[in-house]
Amino acid sequence: MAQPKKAASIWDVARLAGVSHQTVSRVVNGSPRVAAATRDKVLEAIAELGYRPNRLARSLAGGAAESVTVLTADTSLYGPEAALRGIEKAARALDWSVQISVLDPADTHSDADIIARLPRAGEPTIIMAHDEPGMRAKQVLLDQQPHAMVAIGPYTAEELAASPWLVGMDDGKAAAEATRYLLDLGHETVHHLAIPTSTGTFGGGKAHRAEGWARVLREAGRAVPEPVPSGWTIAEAFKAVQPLVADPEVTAILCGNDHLALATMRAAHLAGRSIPGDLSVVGFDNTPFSGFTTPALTTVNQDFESVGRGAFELLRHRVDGSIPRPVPGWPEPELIVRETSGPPSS
Amino acid sequence: MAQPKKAASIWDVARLAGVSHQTVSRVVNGSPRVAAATRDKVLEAIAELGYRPNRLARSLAGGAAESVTVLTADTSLYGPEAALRGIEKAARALDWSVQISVLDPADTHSDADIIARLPRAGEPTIIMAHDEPGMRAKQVLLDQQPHAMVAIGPYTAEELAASPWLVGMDDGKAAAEATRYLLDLGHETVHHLAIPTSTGTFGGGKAHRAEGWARVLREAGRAVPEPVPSGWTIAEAFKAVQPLVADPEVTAILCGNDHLALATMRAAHLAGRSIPGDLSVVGFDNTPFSGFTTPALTTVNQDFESVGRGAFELLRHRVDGSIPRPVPGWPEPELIVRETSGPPSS
DNA sequence: GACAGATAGGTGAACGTTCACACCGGGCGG
DNA sequence: CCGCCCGGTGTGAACGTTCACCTATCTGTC
Repeated sequence: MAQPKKAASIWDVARLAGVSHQTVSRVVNGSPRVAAATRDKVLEAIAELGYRPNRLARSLAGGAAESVTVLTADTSLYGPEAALRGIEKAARALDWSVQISVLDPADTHSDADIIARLPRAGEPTIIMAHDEPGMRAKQVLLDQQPHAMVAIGPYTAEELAASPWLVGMDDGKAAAEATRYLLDLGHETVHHLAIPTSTGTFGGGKAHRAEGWARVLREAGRAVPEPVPSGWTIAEAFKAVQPLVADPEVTAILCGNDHLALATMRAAHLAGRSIPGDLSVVGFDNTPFSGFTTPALTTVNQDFESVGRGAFELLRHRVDGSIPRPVPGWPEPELIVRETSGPPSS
Repeated sequence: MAQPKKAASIWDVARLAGVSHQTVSRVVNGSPRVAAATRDKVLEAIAELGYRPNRLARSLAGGAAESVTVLTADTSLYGPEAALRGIEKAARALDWSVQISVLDPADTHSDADIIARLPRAGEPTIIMAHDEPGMRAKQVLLDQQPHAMVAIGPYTAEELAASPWLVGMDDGKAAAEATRYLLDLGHETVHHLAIPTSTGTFGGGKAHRAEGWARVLREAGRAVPEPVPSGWTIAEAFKAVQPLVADPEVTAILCGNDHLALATMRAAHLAGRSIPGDLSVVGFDNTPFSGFTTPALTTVNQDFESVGRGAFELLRHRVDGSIPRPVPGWPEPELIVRETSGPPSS
């Protein structure tokens, strides 16, 4: 087995270049206070030894952090996955490193447990606060190191403005728009197949999908049917939605995300109900596959990647006060009408 | 803004417990050579101060690594994502931390660039080597620190046995099985919509999907049509597959993954060809949605999560010689016949 | 021609751990 | 009763950086 020859340190470079370790450090960090000739000598030594700064030592010594830890409960969901991608890209561009830590939804993490995930106290952290474990982690971090954390979740513009450590989109508003669209199409009411909520009970935050849906129905004076709770998986959704698709009175279903919508389409098909003839189905998120189902899914587009990027920028601002607070600038959620929605048949 | 009160260190605990810092270290690391009474005192001090070991310092000091870095090019693909989940779970169980670094497929990373991703020299690393950037990273790491890296990719049993740093499944074999199944159904030949290959040219490794497909056709003495290259996205696949679905001679298409298969189904539908009546479509990976499309997709199940777990175990073995080499024990790829495949019509 | 001020560079400590080794006391074999 | 070994503990250095502070040397000014 090849012997792992020890990596060159700042001292090795210093010796070879005939300068002090501190000068090497200055060169590496691009300090202006070093003579051109010296800089060249050092750079040459760096190249020769193949020196690479050690991130661990750098952050131990109290240098700039240049690392983020992302706490999330489920990387297989499209939203968190896309947000993570956004964070990664933004971080990469600045040469920050990204660490992820997956919270087990089954496990009940103690506060200490959550803190132990972080590589060090004060580690800049982004939390995907869309479900219970995420909310829990958010609370813990908020207590421990509010200055070095940012949470992503569904929040109204007011909530976002009030809490300087929040980033997200108003899912409730988007759901409202989708519901209104279905009512305008002539549906008597709209049913809802709901994703699990962050609080464990339906009707948590104002910006939740179920909340926006219910609000529009109430405002329009329509019946507000009991939302049908589903788990995150397609299989769970398929099971949960059975009674809904079997009921001929149900003519429109707003689904908590595109996976649930796919399950609904499948269940409807098996129940012999045609889409959009007998039943309109609307999804959420505009997951990549949604434009290619048959029929193609009407859904709400969400730019999670931009939200992730925004979260990263906000975190930088919070960790390092000298960076101006970024203005959230991602596109609003937008309804994309495709083939699964239409006027009721009768 | 709340003042980040400095975290307790091993020295603070030592002072409070009235012992040396080394004794605290021993207690924290569960060394047997410490008296019960002392241990209790230390534990108490730890609890009182809310002390948490600093991972960075630990690894800097040359302690056990307890961290893995995963290099991947695309977290949105099902395979890498599932493997990452497997790695995360396995790592979490042992209290290791996981760091991910996304290689930009567009960017041509220099060797130094790739090395710079690692938090320190010798960092244990797992590489998703299913595409070009991954292969490149694999080569670099193999040169730099073969003892602390493992690569995941499609390899035959022989290749896996020959290279002790490889983990993966024989995609070629699985593709062969799927192709044979379609031939047995009575199709004259089988076409192939191919994922990008790791080498940039089709027909790279023996274990590649396209390779297994072609082998079976040759062995059966059938025509081997030119494989149709597609990108990773559904949209690209949709475009690439147009000529194939438009051709009435084409009765069976093996797709490089389930997303490509979905695009194929959509294109076929729009071209007025019924599935499986006019055209059989088989996917790859058994992505969660595949059982819920209409018609439900016939595909090849792959247990990527187990492969990820296996990669982690192998990495531990390689980094720490005292850990026995794990025996790869994940299920073989398995064809799951659903509704998109059947005998040719005429 | 002495002096402030900038410019280039060096020195030592600190960050929070682990590692290698030295030390101390007591039980046990000779 | 001496010496040896071993369990239990302390000491100091090392890991690879950055930070705070100090010291030369050069420039230009009055």
